[in-house]
Amino acid sequence: MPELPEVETVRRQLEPLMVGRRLASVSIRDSRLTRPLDPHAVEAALTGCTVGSVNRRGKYLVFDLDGVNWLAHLRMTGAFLTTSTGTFDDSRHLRAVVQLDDGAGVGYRDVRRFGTWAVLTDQELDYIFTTHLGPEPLSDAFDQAWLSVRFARSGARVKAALLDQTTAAGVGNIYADEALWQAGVHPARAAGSLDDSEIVALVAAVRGALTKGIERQGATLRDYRAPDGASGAMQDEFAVYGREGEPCNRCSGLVTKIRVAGRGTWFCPSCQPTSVRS
DNA sequence: CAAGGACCCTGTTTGC
DNA sequence: TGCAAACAGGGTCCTT
Repeated sequence: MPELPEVETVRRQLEPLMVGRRLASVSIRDSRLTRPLDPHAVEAALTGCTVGSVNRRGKYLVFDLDGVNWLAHLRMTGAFLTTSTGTFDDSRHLRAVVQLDDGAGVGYRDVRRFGTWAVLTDQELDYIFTTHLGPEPLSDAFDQAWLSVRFARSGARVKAALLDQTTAAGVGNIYADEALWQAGVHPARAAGSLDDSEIVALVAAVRGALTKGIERQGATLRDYRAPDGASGAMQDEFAVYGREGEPCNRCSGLVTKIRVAGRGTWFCPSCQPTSVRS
C-alpha cells in the first residue's frame, strides 16, 4: 500500500500526538503482526516506554522510544488510526491497539495482514537499513552520480530497478510510473540504456513525484487513509497511474497499461518511447 | 544477474 | 444475477 509519501503523511500526523507520550498499554490482537517475534514480548518491550521521536526510513516507520526501536511496515493495507477517546468506532481488521498516557489511542488496522511490527536494537535496525535500503530519494545522496552507478550496464528494466528499495528507499508502483512518465522514459527500457540526460531527468522526476505526493498527503485508491481518517489527494493528479485509455496530459497519446516486473504499469507509448538501444 | 512465479492474506472488481 | 477468476499500492524466497 503506502509508498514514501503516504508513510511520511502518517509520520507527520502521528508525531505531534505521540512524541513525549508514554505507551500506557499495548495490545497485539494478531500474532502474525510481529512474526517471527512473540507478540507478548513485543507488548512488554513497548509498554511503559516514552516516545522520543517518530521517524521514517523508506516505507518504514521508526518510533524511537529512548533506545527501544519500534519498527512498523504497512505493506499493502496497513494503516495507523488515532482517536482522542481511546476507543475505535470501527474495529474491523484492528490488529493492535496502543493506549497513550493522555487517554488517546493509536490503532493499527490491516486488512490483508501483510504489515509487520518489530522491536529492534540499534544494531539490528542499522543492519536492516544498510542492507535492504538505498538512499532516501529526497536526500542529496540520491543524485545523478548514484543512479548512474546503479544503472550502469544493468539489463534490468528501469521500472524494476526503481522499485528495488536499494536504488531509492520508498519508491513504489505508483510513484515509479509517475516518475517515468515525467522523465519520458519507457518503463521496460533496460536501466543501463539510459543516457546521462535521462538519468538527470529521472532523478528530478522521482523527487518531483514524491514531493508532490507528500504535498497532497498521499494517494487514496482503496485502503489508504491518514491516521485522522482523511483521504489523500494525489490520486486526482496522476498523469498515468490507473488512467488506461485516457489521453496523455502532455501529448496526443493514449495511456496504456502493460505488465512490468510483475506489476500493473501505466505509461504513454507516445512520449515514453522504447529506446532503440533497449 | 535477471525474470517469473509462489507466497504471505482479504476484499473488491471484472468477466463470463 | 451469480459465480469464479483476476487483481490490488509490498516484499521475500525460490526456480529457471
